[in-house]
Amino acid sequence: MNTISVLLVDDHTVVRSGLKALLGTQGDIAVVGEAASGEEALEAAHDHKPAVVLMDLAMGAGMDGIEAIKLLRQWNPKQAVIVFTTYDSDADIVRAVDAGAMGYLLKDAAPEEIFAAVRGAVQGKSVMSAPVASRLFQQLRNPDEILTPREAELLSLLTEGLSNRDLGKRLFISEATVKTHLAHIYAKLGVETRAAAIATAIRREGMR
Amino acid sequence: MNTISVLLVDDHTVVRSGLKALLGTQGDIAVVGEAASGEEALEAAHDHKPAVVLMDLAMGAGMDGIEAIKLLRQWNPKQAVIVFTTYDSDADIVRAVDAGAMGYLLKDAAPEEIFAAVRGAVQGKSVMSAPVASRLFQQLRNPDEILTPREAELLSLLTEGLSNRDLGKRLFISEATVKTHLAHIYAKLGVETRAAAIATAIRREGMR
DNA sequence: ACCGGTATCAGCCAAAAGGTGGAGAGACCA
DNA sequence: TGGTCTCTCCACCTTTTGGCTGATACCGGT
Repeated sequence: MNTISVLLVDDHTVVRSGLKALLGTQGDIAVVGEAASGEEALEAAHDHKPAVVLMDLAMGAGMDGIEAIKLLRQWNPKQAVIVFTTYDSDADIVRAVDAGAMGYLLKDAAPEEIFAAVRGAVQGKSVMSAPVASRLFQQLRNPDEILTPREAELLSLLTEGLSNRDLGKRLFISEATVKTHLAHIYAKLGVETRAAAIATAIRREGMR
Repeated sequence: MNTISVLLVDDHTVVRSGLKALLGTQGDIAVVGEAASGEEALEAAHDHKPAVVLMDLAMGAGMDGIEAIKLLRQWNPKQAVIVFTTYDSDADIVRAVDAGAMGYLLKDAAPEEIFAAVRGAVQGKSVMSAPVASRLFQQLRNPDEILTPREAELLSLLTEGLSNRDLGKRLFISEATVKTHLAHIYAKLGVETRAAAIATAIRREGMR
């Protein structure tokens, strides 16, 4: 059996070290590189040609994980990428899958889960943590609750505490349009006020 | 030189594994136990009598880290505890220090920082990551910005998206009083709208 | 006994937000 | 071509929020 080469991308030294230790116990998996940022990840992928990239989404400054995934797959469309992150926000999951992620693991995943995901990824199988999968299914079941791109954009700005007027200025639309979008967002999120919408957005959609 | 015994408490297997690997490279530090929850931590501390406990604050279900620190120090007032967490929310920092934490590290800390914190802790020195320290200083410099207990209570409910009327009902006070408290909260947080207050509360104060 | 901080309440007014209903333009797909 | 989705905009009205000023009451420390 061929050994599977893996590149670790995470800005936390501790996490990289932990993954390396865990993956090192498996004879068929070898960590061939580490990166602490999206930029480093691209470079390392180019140098080491890993079979699988294990990537965190939130990485301090600079390029975020999603962007890195897109660029990785642009440069090598067959590159297998597994997201390995702390959060299971709806928005992140969708964006990661869109960007071409093969799997989506949470950091509290059991080691066996991680091994399985890595092995599956090289065979084109996608593996995701249970909470992640259930969120995806929930979205498929309730397509009415999916925000349109424009609505998502507005919601994101909303979480910064802007007024309707400011939202309009920022998006180059009238206040009337802002109110229309907001009404739709409230309905989809199942809330009645902007306050609740912000709370829901930050907590559930992971818009921080 | 005596070796320093350390107990790791974190619900993420990967993080425990990473800490173990990093600490293992230091001759004077030995990991004597691991725990994935507050409950396990108390048991393990009782069994192994570690010199230092490295503890995450957010631990899925059950007892949280703060509670665990309090109990640990109740049972052994000299127990050195270092918080090792992802976030640097003001509220968490204050609560952890109150509970008796000797240090406060963020998960993106460099390995050397972690080693120094462990060694310092056994000598009664407290070590904290730079962002954490700066937040503490900021609070000391601006005591005017500290919320009163009542205000904090109200802010916490605010993040659930309640209206002024509902806040009044929930706290058994008039709407007028709610408005007074809110005005004070806005001033202290440096915001002008409830939307911004909620965003600030959830992001900065860690009220999730 | 006085003072500062906290918590409670009131009234007034302007601004912001929310609810309702309607409508036109462009994209995309069957 | 017709239907659906999305984005845009408008008017009218009610409710909510925020800014301001001022007031009473309790507690704790000096």
